[in-house]
Amino acid sequence: MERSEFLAQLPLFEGSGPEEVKAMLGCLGAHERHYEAGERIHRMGDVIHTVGLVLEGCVRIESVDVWGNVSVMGVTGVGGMFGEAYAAVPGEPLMVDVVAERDSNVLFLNVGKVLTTCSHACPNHSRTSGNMTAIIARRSLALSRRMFHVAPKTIRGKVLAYLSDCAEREGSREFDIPLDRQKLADYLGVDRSALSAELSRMQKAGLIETHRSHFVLK
Amino acid sequence: MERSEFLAQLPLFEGSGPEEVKAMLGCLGAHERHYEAGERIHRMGDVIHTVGLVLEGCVRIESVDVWGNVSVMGVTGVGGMFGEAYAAVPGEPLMVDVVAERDSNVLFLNVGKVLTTCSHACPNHSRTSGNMTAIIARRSLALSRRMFHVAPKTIRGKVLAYLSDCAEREGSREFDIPLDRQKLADYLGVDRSALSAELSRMQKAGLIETHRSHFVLK
DNA sequence: ACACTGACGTTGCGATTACAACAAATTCGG
DNA sequence: CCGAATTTGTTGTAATCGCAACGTCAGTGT
Repeated sequence: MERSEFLAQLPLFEGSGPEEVKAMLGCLGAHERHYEAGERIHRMGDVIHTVGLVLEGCVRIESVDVWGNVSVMGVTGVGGMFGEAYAAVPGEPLMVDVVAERDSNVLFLNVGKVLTTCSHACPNHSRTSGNMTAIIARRSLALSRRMFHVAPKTIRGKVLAYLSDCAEREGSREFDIPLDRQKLADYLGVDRSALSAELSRMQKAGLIETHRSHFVLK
Repeated sequence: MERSEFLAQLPLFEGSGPEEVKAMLGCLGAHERHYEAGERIHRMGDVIHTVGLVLEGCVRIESVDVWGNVSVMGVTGVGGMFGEAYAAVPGEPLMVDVVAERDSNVLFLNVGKVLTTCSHACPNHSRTSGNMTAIIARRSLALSRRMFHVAPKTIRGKVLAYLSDCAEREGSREFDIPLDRQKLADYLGVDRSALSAELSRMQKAGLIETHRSHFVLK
């Protein structure tokens, strides 16, 4: 597929066609780079001014604490973005490392140039700038939502916070969730087997029905 | 103080002088409104297109779950903003209620107009747009940071995650934190007395020294 | 000096959880 | 259809936490 066609279908360029994207790229300070698997893309403490778009491969965002313990905070695949929040806050140093999980190609865009509509009548530059802000805002909302799901002190509380939010979002008491048991346990910050056990108890208590990823609230 | 002088010193208008702010307000769709204490400003499910700036008083962001339990998710005082993330994501319904905690005056700005540089050569409009995005990004980073602090499963783990981040940020193993015990417990999502007890044990174990809000890491 | 108030530390107990080890169910490739 | 690998459910135990109750200490106003 043509490069600009691929880009045009990403959320960042929503509302723009391939031709318009191609015309914008120069304005946005775009440059591409290849990384070998395991290579470090950004280092903790770095100050960055670019957002990364994964064209091929896969990058991992990880955090290393003072004692050297590594914890994976996220993985971004083809079409995904990373670094957007840091790049949008001038002078904010990275709290994480970004590493290529596999051989990868990354397209970097200068966030300052994305957010500042250029003097040339750049087609749809303004819309792209709004998309960038919307993406950052969406991540902020996703984090608030998770804080809310994680806030209760018992596993049952967390599960109910999460499931009732799903139900509300779905508009129905019956729905599927996009997470398997292990992913749900990680999302809620609890032990997997303890989660399974609690779901089982909740089912016996008549609060929910569940099989695998399918849920019904009572 | 002059209205535009007050606004000019807020983060949103950083880099602009009072005169420039005054010139921009029309462009941003600004309108002011008064709320009585207890009056609801935004309702859960609403779709908003404006950000609120608290001119006087104080507003409370609260969440009501399916069973009617209310939990306060934040309070915003004079000079603070609310609703910016929701307003920046077109069509995203509010997951929270916003209520005036005291008699309050709120200035609403149309976020679409803030983010879209207008055709008039509006002085510093572009910078204000960047400030808005930076504010949203900063909140996103603050939430990531908190997720990271809350992730460990023991109180000791949470405390160490928080304190070592403080130390790194401060550039020293000795520092003061801006939270009292109750606030810190709420931030980390644990019981206050359990937090006090754990801090006491950590001190006995020689991991830290602490008195009130002052800490030294070993 | 006195009582009052709010923040903080301490302790004990019951409830909840993490963890490990294992069993059952499901998926997938041959 | 079978067996391996993955996912999910079950159970027991030790560790941790929430919670309530109480004690201590510093600041404040009278």
